Amino acid sequence: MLSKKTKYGLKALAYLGSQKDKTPVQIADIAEHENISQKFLESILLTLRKTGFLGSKKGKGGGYYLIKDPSEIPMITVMRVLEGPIAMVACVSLNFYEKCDDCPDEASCAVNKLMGAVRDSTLEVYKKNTLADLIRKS
Amino acid sequence: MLSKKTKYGLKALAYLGSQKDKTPVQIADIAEHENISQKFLESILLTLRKTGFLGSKKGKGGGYYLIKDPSEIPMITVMRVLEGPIAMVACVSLNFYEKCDDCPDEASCAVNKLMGAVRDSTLEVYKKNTLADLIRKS
DNA sequence: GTAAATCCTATTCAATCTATAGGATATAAG
DNA sequence: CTTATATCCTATAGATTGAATAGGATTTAC
Repeated sequence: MLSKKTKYGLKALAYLGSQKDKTPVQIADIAEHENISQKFLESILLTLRKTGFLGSKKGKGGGYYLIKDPSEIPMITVMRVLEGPIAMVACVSLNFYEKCDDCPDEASCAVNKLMGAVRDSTLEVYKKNTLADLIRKS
Repeated sequence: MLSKKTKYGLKALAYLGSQKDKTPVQIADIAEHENISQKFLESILLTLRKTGFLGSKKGKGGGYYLIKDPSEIPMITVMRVLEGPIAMVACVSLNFYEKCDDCPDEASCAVNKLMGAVRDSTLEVYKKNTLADLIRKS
């Protein structure tokens, strides 16, 4: 299941990317437009800023804005920050690898093989889609 | 994340599919061989039997066995029974569809579009792989 | 009839996700 | 300089779900 954190984060990014200009948009504005709890969204935008996707401005007229052009934001980078591992099991994760403590040999593990294939196909989708593609399509 | 239920279920199916003949294999045997809690595995095998993947025999010399040939068990059918929806959000699920209560219009939703693409690519992997493929590859 | 195995439901335990609280900090504007 | 506005930040409460266990009922082989 996709976490609400990721879901809301994606919606916020898409909303920011669809703005005419790059003037800051307030949390309250995004929250209202996308039907998200403002406080929850606040923490999500915070991580998106800390990870280099968003810039922010404090005080009156402040808010958040995209740092890069949407076409230069591959979804794979966003997903890894918001959702974490792409793989469904840690033993096939590229960035969050962990050995299964119950599995003696990955090479002969049916789960490992199947989930490796799923990871690859999912990875491909996230790599070829940018934020611009999501905005364009919607 | 893949649930342990699914993980264990897949391992059990692969183990059963790799048996020489179709004589029943006991829960305790599978649990020991795959390092799974026996009681937990018990409930998993139960659902696999109720959903038509396994047959069982009670009493001495009893146990579980595959009903079909592994090559006739597409992973998509197994995954839907064990893990549930393939899609990461209900609003793009083919078999477990549910409308998002926060989203006014699916057609213009960035999350919907992206997750639809992920669902399609994942679906393809599950459809083209059978249990026999997993056993063969491992 | 006894031992061996599956069958079945309920319940507890733990982890994680979701959301909120409450104040600290910075900035624009008069 | 003061005030209103908005982000910044950490901690924590609340809700949901997943994992595992408990304990007995039922069926079958010998």
